[in-house]
Amino acid sequence: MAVLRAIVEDYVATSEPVGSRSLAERHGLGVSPATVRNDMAALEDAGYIAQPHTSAGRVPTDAGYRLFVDRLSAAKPLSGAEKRAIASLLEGAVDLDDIVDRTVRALATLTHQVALVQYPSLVRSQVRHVELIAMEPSRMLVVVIAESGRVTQRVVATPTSLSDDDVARLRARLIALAVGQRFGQIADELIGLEQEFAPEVRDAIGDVVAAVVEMLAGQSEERVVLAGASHLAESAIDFTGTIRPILEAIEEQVVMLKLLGELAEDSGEVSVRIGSEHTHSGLAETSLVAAGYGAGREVVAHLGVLGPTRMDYPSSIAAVRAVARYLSRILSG
Amino acid sequence: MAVLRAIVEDYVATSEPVGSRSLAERHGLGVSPATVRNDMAALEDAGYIAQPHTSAGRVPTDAGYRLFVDRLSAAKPLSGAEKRAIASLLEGAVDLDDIVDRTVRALATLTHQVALVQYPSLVRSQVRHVELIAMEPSRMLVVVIAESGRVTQRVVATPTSLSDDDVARLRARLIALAVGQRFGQIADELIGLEQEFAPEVRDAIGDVVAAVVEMLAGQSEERVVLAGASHLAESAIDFTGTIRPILEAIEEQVVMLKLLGELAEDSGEVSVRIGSEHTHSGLAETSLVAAGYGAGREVVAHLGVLGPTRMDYPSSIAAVRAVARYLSRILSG
DNA sequence: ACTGGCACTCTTGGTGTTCGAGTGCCAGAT
DNA sequence: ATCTGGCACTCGAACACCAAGAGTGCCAGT
Repeated sequence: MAVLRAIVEDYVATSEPVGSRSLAERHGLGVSPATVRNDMAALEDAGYIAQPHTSAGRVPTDAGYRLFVDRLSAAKPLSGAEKRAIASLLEGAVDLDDIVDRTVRALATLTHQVALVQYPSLVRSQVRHVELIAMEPSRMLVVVIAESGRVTQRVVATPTSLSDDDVARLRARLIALAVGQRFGQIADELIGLEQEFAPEVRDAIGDVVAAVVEMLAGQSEERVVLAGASHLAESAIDFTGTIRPILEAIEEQVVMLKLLGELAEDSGEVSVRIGSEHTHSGLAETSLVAAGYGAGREVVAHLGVLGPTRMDYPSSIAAVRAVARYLSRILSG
Repeated sequence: MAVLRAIVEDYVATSEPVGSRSLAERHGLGVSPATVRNDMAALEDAGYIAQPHTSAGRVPTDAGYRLFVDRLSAAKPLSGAEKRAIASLLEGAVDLDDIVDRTVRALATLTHQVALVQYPSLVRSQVRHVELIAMEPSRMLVVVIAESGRVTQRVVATPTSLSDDDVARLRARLIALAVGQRFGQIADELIGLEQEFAPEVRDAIGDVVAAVVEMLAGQSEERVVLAGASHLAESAIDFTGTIRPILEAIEEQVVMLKLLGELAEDSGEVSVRIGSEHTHSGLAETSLVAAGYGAGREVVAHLGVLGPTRMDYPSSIAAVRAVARYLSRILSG
């Protein structure tokens, strides 16, 4: 439907209901307003567009955006300037935190929307190293380093003290059993490990092992960082009420994690969730454009942008795809 | 000035310019509106209040709020329910991240404003432990644990490999020199440490030591977490334009760190920065109520709330003070 | 030093009224 | 069959206008 596409494009550009006359003029479709009106009536019957009130122009509905996005054959490619912008914004990152931070900022400035980047999930990652540090005889610092470079640590208080010897032995066993394994599988590997130790330290050993498993279980440590929340203020006109529920939603880690978690797992490809398709009611007037990224071929986490349903989908999709690929390449190399 | 106080209280409650009649009635000061008008004229000449337009009520100026806050003798004590709320919100935190997270949320829900909590600053903190982990012969994970429980880590790639022996010796020396010291003083202690080692590994040792110093210099790792940004949407009426500049400001770590850093060092006491007193122009219509907190007697970092200049200062001050004390107690114990 | 009164000033809110963009529909042209 | 031009109709946005009310400053009187 050329008309639907024209309506969406016009509405995105002007943010005002688009009428038949201006539409026929602005887009060079060589037909008269009356013809456009007929098409519009059909589109309205089908539920793809709606008018805010009688005798006003038409506005795309969520269904209309959905059709528009699905029919979108070729995503607008990024301009050279944009590619260079991505490259220069991500250049020179020193560690994982820095990479994620730069990525989310790049995405926000590129799209002028709220950008989200999920930290590489631990579940699918591999362990590079495990370290135990006895800070005091009964206080142990446990450090786990993922293949992706992410480091997590926790202090464990043990019921009984552990000798240096015990600690060294436990460290060696943990390294032997865990390094190279997937985070998700390690719980099984470590079962019964405390049985290898003397009965009087088993409780303490068990606690430490449990801490490792818990850290690896990892869900509790999943994180989303975001940037560009201020762009919401700019888009405030697109929302009926206040932007409050949206600010509330993006501030809640769990909500954002759920949002990204619900996405399809198709690596590399961009998926879009529009307005009422969201499960969270506060986001009913927003759309999410997101993609998976990962080191190597596998999707490790997601990133995306959140904006008003009246957003520039082709550009957003292109930007998200480009950034996701760029990030994947950085993590692989 | 009883009249100024009454004006501020009324304006905070209603968010509308307050006139002489309603003021004389609502607050039981037994004088007539005409008398109040005289006082108001004096206050206006002195610059403490202003009228948005002729024949409208008066609104406090920044100077007016300032005087109000300074003359505020007794901060309103928290209700028992609020104290219990703080306690229950902070109960059961497992590590430093969790404590900070809970604190900032508690402050936000308590005050209905944007809450800020700075991570305990490393500069003033003491070192509890330093650990080196050779992940590969020429890749070293450096971990520093502060007295406050905060852990920072970094991976250092060294130009030459280090033997296990070198690593062990370096670890021992670092622990000997650094543990118990102030972060700010450690750079001096570690000068020339690499000279104790064989010439062929001096470069590598120097790199590791430099990394430790850099981590301790710490500015780069200072962090502020915030919560309750959505409350800004609620206060939107209090801002002349959009809330955009404010959202932008609070999203920038450096701006927030500067903001908290500029505060007076008086431990335990609450300081207030009002509207135009801010150096950052985006915050010209906001006020910050902040206090230091720390383990023991010393101020380690700051926390506070940011809201419209038209905020309930007595309540905010009380809440900030209470939370700062509570947090200090947790960190000390 | 406080009070009551009075004239004056503005904002606010309600009511028409007009203007224009936009619609639906129908008869005619292609 | 499909598109087009024309026409009557609708309804929100913009504007002017008016009345009400809240608030002020000032002055004379207690």
